[in-house]
Amino acid sequence: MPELPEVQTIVNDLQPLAGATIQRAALLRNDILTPADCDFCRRVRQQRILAIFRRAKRIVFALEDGNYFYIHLGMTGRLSLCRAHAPLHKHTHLVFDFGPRQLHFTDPRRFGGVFWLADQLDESALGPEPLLITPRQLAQRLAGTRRCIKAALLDQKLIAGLGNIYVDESLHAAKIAPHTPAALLRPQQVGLLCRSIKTILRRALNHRGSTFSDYRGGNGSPGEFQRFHRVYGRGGLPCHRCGGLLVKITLAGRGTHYCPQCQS
DNA sequence: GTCCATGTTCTTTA
DNA sequence: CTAAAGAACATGGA
Repeated sequence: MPELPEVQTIVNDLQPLAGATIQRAALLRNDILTPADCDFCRRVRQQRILAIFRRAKRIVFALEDGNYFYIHLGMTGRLSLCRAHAPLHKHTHLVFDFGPRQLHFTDPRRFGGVFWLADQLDESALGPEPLLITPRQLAQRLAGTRRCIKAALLDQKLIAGLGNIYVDESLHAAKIAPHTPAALLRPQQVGLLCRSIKTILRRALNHRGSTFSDYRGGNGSPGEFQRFHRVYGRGGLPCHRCGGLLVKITLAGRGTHYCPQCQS
């Protein structure tokens, strides 16, 4: 569900909470917490939030005592800033009290969760940020895998923050077929791909991300970028660039949308 | 009932 | 041993 543009939009919407103190946290079920025995509610109580920022698809909270935790939204997670004592959604699992307002973490499928980091940001499972990566950096990382480009770009350790929508959109923009072996891309193609990823992500950010089913911003409003998708969700429809029919296949275990005529 | 879904991680296979 | 492919996770909507 939420990929980089959606997560960044939520982080932007949550900035009013930077500097606020968590008066109380209530965990409504324990299986969304990692590690399960970290005594989360007690450790965040009465802590001021110094900053809320995004790293990959993680929403990181920096606390005044030097500890960090992050929330990952999985496929269906939401963070909603609401007034105090707002009614709880059926799948709300964590509530932060900030006096006049509350922050609710809601996630029906529970692929997301809350991760206690203690005093270190753990970067070990994360590749470079897509908006910061250089063409050389991307080329070097793609050269080291035998997978197809679609699978490579979904790997958070190779590049961190892209998901199924923006990989398909970026590959279409760069005219690269998703089943192309990543290591066989020519430097010029990698350069175009690198630019395409950044252009697509920036445009999506300008439209508050894509709402396909579940995603909402931190203020509850949906994204609008889905109206500008060129391939995702458009299997069987004509390609906006060449008029050929777009197809949907399964690749890397995911629905994959592309134009056989102009992506090669 | 079936299949599918913006994600990650664990297990199995090569 | 490592890398890659597959299954699993849990819920809801078409």
